[in-house]
Amino acid sequence: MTTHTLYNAFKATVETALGELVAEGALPEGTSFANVTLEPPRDPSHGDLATNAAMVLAKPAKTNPRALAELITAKLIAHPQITSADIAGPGFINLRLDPAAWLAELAAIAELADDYGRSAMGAGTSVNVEYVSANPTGPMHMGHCRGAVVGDALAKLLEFAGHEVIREYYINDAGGQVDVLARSAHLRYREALGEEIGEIPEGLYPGDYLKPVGEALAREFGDKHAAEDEADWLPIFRAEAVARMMDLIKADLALLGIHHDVFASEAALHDAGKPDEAEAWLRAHDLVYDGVLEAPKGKAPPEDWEPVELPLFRSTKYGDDQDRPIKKSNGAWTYFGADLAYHMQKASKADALIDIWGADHAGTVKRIKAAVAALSEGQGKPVPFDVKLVQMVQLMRGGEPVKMSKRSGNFITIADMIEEVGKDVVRFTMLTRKPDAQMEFDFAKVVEASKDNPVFYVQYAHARIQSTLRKAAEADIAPLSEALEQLGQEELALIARAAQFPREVESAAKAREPHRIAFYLYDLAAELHAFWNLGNDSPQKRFIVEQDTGLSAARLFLADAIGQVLRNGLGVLGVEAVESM
RNA sequence: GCACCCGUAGCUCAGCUGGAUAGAGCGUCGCCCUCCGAAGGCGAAGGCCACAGGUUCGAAUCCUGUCGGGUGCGCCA
Repeated sequence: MTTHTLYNAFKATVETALGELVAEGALPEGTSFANVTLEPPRDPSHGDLATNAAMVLAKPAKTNPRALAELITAKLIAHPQITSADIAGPGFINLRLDPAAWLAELAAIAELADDYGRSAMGAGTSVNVEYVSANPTGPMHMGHCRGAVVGDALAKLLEFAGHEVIREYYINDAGGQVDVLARSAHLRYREALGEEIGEIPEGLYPGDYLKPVGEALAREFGDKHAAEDEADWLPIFRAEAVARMMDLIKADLALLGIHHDVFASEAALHDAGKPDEAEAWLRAHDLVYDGVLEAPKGKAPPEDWEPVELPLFRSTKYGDDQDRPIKKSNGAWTYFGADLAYHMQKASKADALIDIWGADHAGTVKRIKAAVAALSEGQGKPVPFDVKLVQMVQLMRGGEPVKMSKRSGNFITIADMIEEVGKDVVRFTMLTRKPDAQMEFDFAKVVEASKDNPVFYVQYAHARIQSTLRKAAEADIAPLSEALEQLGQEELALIARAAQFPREVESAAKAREPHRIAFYLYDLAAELHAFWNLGNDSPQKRFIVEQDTGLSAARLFLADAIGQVLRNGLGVLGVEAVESM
């Protein structure tokens, strides 16, 4: 499959013209066209497409931009679908296209349907996207939500752009917090057996979600483990509790429409001896050594600081502030030590890695990037690795912050939120801000049915189209591509916006920024609403025009195509396109 | 003390990885239906893109510094 985009087609035309200039000696042999762009100009009065070719290449051509532009336009104007090529400003070349080019794009949307916008850009490369990876100690809460949605939309986007995508979840089932979980579950287990447990002690998880776990364990084991020593029941309760927490989390994720391909267990990684392998390799390459860390320099320097010799990874060699321990003084692996081995594994199975993390982990980005760089480069297969940080979400209700109590274990869960506002609203809203900026999520605003609410605005555009198509079907008018040349300037503007979709997909995928698709859809919806409103003043501009089934059929064909693009875009975001509001 | 992120209209935010006169929603002001397409649309006002330098044909975007806001900073996870 080749990537279809009108922009790529005309970009190729420009490059062909430039190639001819190279052959003729106007440009030096081997000139790179990498910085040449072809874009819709910001101001539509400048034309349909604009290229910076003359400005970028003037220097290698040893001439001035406008003179080079003359040469390029002379070539471009020969193209049958380019009606004018004007030189403007510092050397931009503005192109106007024959309406037939836009109408052909419209037909392409109809023909490609669900595949319109799909790209071959990523063909042949696999990307591992690790997201959510919430600790298996309770249900998902708001802190996880944004990363989950952004990661999932990114996975969908990369797939749409042609990559093979592996969706991965790293289960932190080996650390101390899992012991806490197991003890908390054991307490609830005794409670379920009829024991009076009183208040949950400090240091254990107080949440009610552990009650059903205790009950289930009571049914499974009877009182077998009630009076045992902790050492005997702890391993059993760890495994049982983690498994049940993962069921909870998977159920929450399913509510968001999220399904991972791989659930990687940290405990399994240890059992397989992967951290030892990584350490051996790193020591052999002098990237791990035994050393002593300096005392931390925080505002409140710890009093119990004691210098200890630990195995340290040379992350300073890759720009980190400090070398980082991979093992604790008691010989156990640090989180980082295991994580390093984990990323090494992932890197061996994909061409690129992306992690989605909460911004509170920003401080550990350098060390893990250092580790991946060291391991993958050292082993002869450098793997591009991105860590995308997702900022906190402040929950609001009618302008007031929503209060949450950690002590009682009562917090807003993802399940609560979805029940209140719906999956689509949650997903879309989380994508209407670039991820590295903090955002507010106001329960009152996101369900508002007005243009102040982008979710509604985009859904409404699609619903309008669908209702029009239903109405046309009742009147026995079908969308047809036969008389598209009747479409005028306003319709062509709408098509031009729709035609940007494949471009938008490619640039968003390249930048790993799914939110761009959300903003694009908003723009497309605005264009649709504007066109729709022309019909208020003059019935001749409506999609269905009385007494003119030919024009109606053509306009309906357009409407259908716009609806298709909205659906495809919403699909990338994992948001449903509704039929009516 | 150090590191990372951020600073764009009164408010909430975009800005296509360096392009032309910096955009949208809300709010303000003025218009468009006596519901057959107003859950919408059109227009106006509103900006030293925090500040100062630098890089080049060209900077909100890249580099350096300053100021201001947020986050994080032990062998935790």
